Amino acid sequence: MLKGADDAVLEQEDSASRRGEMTSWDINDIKLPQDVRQIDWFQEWPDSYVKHIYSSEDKNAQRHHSSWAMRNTNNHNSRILKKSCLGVLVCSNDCLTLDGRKIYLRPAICDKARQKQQRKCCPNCNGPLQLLSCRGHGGYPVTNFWRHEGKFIFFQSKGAHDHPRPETKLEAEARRSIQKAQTAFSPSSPRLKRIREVESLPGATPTREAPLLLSKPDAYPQPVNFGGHVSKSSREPMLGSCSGRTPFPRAAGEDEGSGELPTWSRIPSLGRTPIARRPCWSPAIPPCSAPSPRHCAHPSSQHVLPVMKGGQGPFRPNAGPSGDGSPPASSGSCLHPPPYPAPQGGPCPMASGAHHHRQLLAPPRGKQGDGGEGGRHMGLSYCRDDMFFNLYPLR
DNA sequence: AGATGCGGGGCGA
DNA sequence: TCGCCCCGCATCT
Repeated sequence: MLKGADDAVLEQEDSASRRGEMTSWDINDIKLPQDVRQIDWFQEWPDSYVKHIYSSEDKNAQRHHSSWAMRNTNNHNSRILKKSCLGVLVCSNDCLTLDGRKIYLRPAICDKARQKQQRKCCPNCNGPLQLLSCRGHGGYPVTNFWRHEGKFIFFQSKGAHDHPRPETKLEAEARRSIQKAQTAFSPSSPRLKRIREVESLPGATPTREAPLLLSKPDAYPQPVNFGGHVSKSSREPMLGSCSGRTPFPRAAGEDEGSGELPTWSRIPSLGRTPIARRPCWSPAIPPCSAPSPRHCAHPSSQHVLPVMKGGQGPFRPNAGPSGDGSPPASSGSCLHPPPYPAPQGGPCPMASGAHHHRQLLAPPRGKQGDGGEGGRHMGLSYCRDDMFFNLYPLR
């Protein structure tokens, strides 16, 4: 009969009404839609004024995850969790790695950890790091709201990020673990001293530097000019006492007075600038021990990202620059081969921003990854061990 | 150690 | 009053 066609029409209308249903609510509404029939896949990079309804089973939604560095903000409403964006940590030298990447580090969420982090130096050029504050919501940081209602988790984002994307949480964690490994082999480390002694012997070769986990600005769609220069005027005060060496002269201050500023640095200064209220950290900062810029990461051998689940990860490919994606038609049970050659020495995908759009679920910690999200995965430790031995080959 | 969540409280519009 | 922020604390990984 015509039932099929009718159904199709009805389905379309239904879908349209669902769309309306999906966007007609506000996170502050007393009552949120309860007859939601279509839930969204978790969005890793929510941007602009978007709303999503996730399943309460969604682990990432449960944890209020975001690949933006979002910190908890007290809105004095225990029913609605509010988070605001911390921006991105950039190199004040605007340096580029050998493979043309910019430094977009993920600000630590913890205040103290962030202070510590800002006292450190650019892992690429040893220059000072600067926090690019997010001011994408009327001069204030972009805010994300989470609200659990019954079987759903409602998400709403307010504001459009006016800065590049930082590393993902996983990349930042991986980088930290690498830095820890480096610390273990720091100049003061007895083991490294011994290695150095051996290296100082005729014929010895220097050890390799640890990899950098950097974002590649053009690896995924960025807001206009996000891959461009960083406006000093939009930055936090420079922190730390880094050498500020600029192994890449082009990047060292060329942006001053040159041409167009990136859109995210052209935010008109408001009467009230949140940045001004933030503290200035002590200038008395110990010299850093960042690696030499001459040993930048190599894209094919040293960018390492912990492997997450295969094609079943809850982070779906983003459809556009805003990070919005459409719910897929199926759960995608197949494992997609990586779109890049496997890195040397192991199955770990690289941490390059080039693969942000394929970001998958974090490795299960504790109970995470059980149940509906179950699937094969390789533990972070596997990758870390693997890369550790790649970085520090035992001789 | 760091991420995360909660709550108290200050400040400015 | 509202929105934003800082801070301390507790819990978890």
